[in-house]
Amino acid sequence: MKQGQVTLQDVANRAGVSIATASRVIGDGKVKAATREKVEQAIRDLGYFPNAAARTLRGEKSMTVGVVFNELNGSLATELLDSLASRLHADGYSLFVATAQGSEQQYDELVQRFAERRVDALLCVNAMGEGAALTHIRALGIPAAAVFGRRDGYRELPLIMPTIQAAAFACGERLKALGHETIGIVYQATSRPLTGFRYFMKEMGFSVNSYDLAETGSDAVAFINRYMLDPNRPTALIAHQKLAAELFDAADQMAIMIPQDISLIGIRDQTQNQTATRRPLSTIHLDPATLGLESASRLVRILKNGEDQGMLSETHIEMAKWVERDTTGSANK
Amino acid sequence: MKQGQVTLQDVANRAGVSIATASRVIGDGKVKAATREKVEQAIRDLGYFPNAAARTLRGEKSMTVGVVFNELNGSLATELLDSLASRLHADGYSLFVATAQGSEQQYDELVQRFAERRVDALLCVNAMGEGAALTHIRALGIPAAAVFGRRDGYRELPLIMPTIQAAAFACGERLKALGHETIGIVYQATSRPLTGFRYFMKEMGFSVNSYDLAETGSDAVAFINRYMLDPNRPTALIAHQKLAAELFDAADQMAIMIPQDISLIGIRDQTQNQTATRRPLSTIHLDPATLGLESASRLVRILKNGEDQGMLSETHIEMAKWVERDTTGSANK
DNA sequence: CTGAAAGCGCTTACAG
DNA sequence: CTGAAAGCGCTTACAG
Repeated sequence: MKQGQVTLQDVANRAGVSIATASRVIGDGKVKAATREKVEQAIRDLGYFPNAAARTLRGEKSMTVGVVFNELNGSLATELLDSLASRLHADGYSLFVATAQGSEQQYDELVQRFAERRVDALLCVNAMGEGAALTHIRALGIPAAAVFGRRDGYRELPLIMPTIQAAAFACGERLKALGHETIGIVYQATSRPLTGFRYFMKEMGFSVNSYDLAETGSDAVAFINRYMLDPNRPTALIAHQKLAAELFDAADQMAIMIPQDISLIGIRDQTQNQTATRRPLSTIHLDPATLGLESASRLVRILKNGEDQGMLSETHIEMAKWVERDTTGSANK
Repeated sequence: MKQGQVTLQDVANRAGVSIATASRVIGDGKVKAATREKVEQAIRDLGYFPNAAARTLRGEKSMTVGVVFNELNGSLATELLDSLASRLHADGYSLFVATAQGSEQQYDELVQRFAERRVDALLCVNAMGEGAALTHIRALGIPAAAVFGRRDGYRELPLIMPTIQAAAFACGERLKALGHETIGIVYQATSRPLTGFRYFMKEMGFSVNSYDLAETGSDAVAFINRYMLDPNRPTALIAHQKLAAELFDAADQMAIMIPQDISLIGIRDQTQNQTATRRPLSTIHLDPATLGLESASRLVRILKNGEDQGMLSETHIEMAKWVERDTTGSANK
């Protein structure tokens, strides 16, 4: 049936050596130069290439890392994936990628599948579900971590979390220099309420107002209207990218000038080439590539050098940059 | 060393049956109900789960599909990947994903790697490089295809190509109804020159002008300037998303009204949640999800039902929709 | 319906 | 430096 398969046995036969010797040539290789030559010739003649399944079965590493996503589209997941893939490729690993598409049941299933495939390591992005298969992962001693977030049965996984501390600090310093004292955080219940950012800003001595648009059922225009009536309104507003763009447009329509009247800062949380505003937004620029590279590096260190899995413990990785552009200016009090 | 591993042998022992019987329980399963019960109990007790490598080695399918990308970021690749992954997952396949990041050498290497892993099928997105490993793919009888494009050594692969014929036709019909007779295609040498679109438009009886901005070294503003001076200028302009947005802005700055003065159409070729214009662009909306679903379905049919690999021959798959929004209107002659 | 046995392709002690 | 042999975990004819 599998006629196409050239095996190491075939190579050994043609080279007139034992299969053990042939194996050594393609492996670590304590072989006499002349022998090596013969074997390599045979490999070329026959077009031999190894069978990964056989190696894995022998108890070698599968040279495989599994990544389970919750959602792949629109989010920053792609950038994570890209950096993860290239970093791991550089060390000889291949990447299993799966997306649960928001379904907990699928998420669990995919983790199970990766356990069956004996991945050498497992990364669970925004993990959620029962996590029953984690028992298998643990039994196999497979290093595993959650990335971005984890819920339910996956809570026991160490979490690799992005932090924006440094960027928030840089942003705060700049706002201070511009005379801002009060900051408004605008969000919709669906998006994350930027608790990290709020915390850092408070630490820096700003007074911080929070506005949940979903709660009051208002859109950007309604919000800006109401906001402008408040004599004690913050002089700077911060929101996720998309909402920030809407706020910009709303202000524009009402002839409110940015940054003269309001300073506006976006948080880049979606893959997008350019912001949807006419003037480029000052931005806290989330860059998951850092996260991917760093996570991958840790995995590789554990996998290759047998370093302690403690490397994968609860971590925060800085992954944002403060990018000042055209929408921040002196506080208008 | 591999203490964590519970094998089928362990299960068989505990259930008091032979390993063959245990195998039948987790497989096709001609087993007496009582026996099955015992084995299943043992599986639960021991927390057994199968080892994919062993199955693959036995000559089973690896239940694995490889996808090699040239670039993952910013392009529509993610959407392709997402639909591919979910469709294949539904049929029990796992997905190997790799990105060559524009390097031909890496591309070749990745294909080789997937051959070693005995993927059941291979998809090469924008394939390029020597393609030496294709010999192995062929020797193994692995169905393979290029997607979007292929170059160099990969030219022999069947190509699954997106087409925008239906969308272009719908767009053309609408433009005709609005009284347009001449259309301008604007592009920069770096982007693809929209030859397909041009062809369809000519077929429909439009006269078509092409403008290569890179060639004349002009930006959007310069182009609009020059274009407005032409008495025989096209009444409608079409360009890739990003350039279309620039044209919109340029017109806006010069107080040229869209769509009153010019009709403008974008081609959505980048993942983006919203177009970067103040009024939503009428758009030829490229949707790679269709392509992913369709490609995956074909693969599955070949893989599961043993259908002829001819299914994977040179194909065009419609993957665009005409979405009329605010930037197309009556021809201003 | 069940079991004993062969074998998938490889690597690695163990001898020589 | 090289070879014979065991064994990784599984499935599938082949007998019973």
